[in-house]
Amino acid sequence: MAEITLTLPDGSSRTVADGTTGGELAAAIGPGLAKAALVAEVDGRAVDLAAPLHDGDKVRFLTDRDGESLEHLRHSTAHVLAQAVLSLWPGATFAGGPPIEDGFYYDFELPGGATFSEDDLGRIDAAMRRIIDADQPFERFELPVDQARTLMAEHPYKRAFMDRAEEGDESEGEVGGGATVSFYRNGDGFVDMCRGPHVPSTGRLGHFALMRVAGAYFRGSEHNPMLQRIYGTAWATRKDLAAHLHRLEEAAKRDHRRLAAELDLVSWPDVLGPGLAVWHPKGAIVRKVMEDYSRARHQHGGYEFVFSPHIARSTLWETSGHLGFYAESMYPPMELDGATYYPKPMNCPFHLTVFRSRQRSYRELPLRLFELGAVYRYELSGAVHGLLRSRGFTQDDSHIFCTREQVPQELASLLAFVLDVLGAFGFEEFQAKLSTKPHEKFVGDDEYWDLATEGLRAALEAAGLEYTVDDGGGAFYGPKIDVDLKDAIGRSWQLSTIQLDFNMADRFDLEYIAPDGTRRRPVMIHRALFGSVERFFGVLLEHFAGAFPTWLAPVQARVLPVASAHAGYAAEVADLLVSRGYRVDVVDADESLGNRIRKAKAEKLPYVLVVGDDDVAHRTVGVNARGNTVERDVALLAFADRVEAEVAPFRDV
RNA sequence: GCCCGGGUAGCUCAGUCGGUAGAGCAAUUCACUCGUAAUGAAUAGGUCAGGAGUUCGAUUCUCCUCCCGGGCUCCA
Repeated sequence: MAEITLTLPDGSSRTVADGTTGGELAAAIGPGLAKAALVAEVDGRAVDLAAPLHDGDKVRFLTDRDGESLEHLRHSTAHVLAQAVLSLWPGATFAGGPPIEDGFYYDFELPGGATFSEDDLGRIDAAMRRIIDADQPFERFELPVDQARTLMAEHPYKRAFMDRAEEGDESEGEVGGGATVSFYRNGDGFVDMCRGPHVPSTGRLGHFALMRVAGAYFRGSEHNPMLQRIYGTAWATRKDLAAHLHRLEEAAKRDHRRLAAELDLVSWPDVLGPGLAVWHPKGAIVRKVMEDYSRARHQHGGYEFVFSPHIARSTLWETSGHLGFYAESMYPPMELDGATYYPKPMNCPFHLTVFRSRQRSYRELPLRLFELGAVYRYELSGAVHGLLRSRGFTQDDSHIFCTREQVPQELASLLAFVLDVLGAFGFEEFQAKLSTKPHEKFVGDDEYWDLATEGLRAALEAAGLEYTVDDGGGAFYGPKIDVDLKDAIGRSWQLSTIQLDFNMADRFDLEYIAPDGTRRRPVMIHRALFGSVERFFGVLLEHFAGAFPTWLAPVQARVLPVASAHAGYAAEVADLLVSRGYRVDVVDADESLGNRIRKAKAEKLPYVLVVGDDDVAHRTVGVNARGNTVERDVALLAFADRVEAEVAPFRDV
């Protein structure tokens, strides 16, 4: 057998037998070059460690801290999970088991429609660790499709993956297209159909934890059978695993539902029903400040305010199309005086009726209507999630009516406006997505779609915003830009959206009189900035972990007299600050100073003002700011100016 | 809606192998009047989510319903 020379990343070269696998090489190199090497890369492409290497291959070993290598480690751990489950549940079959962010999952179907319970995770975990301790090598082999089908005779979901691959769709990742199908075998004959690659052997694994059991529809469609999914997390080292688990604990502390209770902001009384919240005074004042700021910005930005009722006759929803398409998400109707009324799931139709209330001229366009409109949607019970997904919520809803020619300019200024306001709330990192014309089922001509899509794209680029393109992901009535933000545990939530609508103006027969006297159809743009005030508040709460910036904080400063003798001066300090428009309270010396400070810190107040003898004598305050910097003898008026500087930009827009 | 898990004091939780319950914090009262993250004592607070069943007896076992959490689906 010919010998080949491989160039290693440190510049050295190594001579090995032709056909040596990456895994053998990794083992041979040992602890020196790549102590924890888990996967090799040849010519910039990840290769299977079981695949043979050939002369001239430039091999780079990725360390186990590399994301890509972690992916293989997680995928291999998923295999071990499947191996364990199939050995513990004879007759079980399996579907897909990919690596995901932070870990992996695998989908199973148990005999007789049995389900996993969380108690099963312990013995699955134990079985997995036995496989890992045995350090079984992963061996790759390939079979022609017909033999592959025979091998997977007992596993219909695997065969379904093959069907999809044979049709040329490789999106499911389990198996590549082509004449052969690849498999991995390890240990006691466990075989999984898999594209690979894997770590060399199971002994490389072990820093994992099974997290939870969930139902999951095959291929994500509710028309398919529901499989039993097990989620796990897997890392290269014990330390990384511990750090991840610690991050999860920390994230749980930022959960907006937990903070809402701890900070006395919002609650969800059972008597109201799922997905319905009440706002307590401290939550409500934050919301009011948010809404006031939003209104001020909108007024400044050329919007006109409108109001609309919470219910409307069915005729409106028939005209808008909601009853036809979305009736199951609407709250059920009320029959009254021979008419049928529905609670509104959207504000759009009302704004259309405002436009249509009289004849409109091109001189009025763009006409920007704005409303903080409460809507009700009957979300699936399993989807309700605190303030982030509720059944009653308030959209900061805007509908802009303009001419075709005005679309590009209007979109650019809209997006700039959206990003500027998001920035004011401290959001700088978000994910933007441009969704284009659906491949099937859409309304409007191509010229319209191109104009609108390019308008959106130009707006994104003018804003210097990175974005992804969801090809065909637009609504049937027009393309859109969505802006998503992540919550404390990394789940994305859609906040802002800008949508072109080629449909609604037709349905409501909107017209304006053009300069030449003809009647023209205006273009309609839907735009929500917060998305929903409730959701935005929830994401904001998690973003700041409850420590709102001064302009938003429910209590901006608390005055603590050192002893009751200082209560008079404390009240004076508070009165002065309140008279200047700040939210300030006083807590008397019924408890020790230390305890009152501790409580104020737990409430995450921006400022705690301690006043004692010295302060009474010199009209000063002791300032304990968030972060625990303590300054003594600050002149009262100087402190007031400091607050003013923080708050003014959000009041005087 | 579907799969898994949960619901004990305002909050965080313990407990009862079936004999109607406890802690810490919070609340209330009293005392303490204190210079930067827990002063002390006392008091009050629970249909053990709701309903049905089994039982002499159910918070505990069984079933149903409601609600909450994590996923899946959905999100106009």
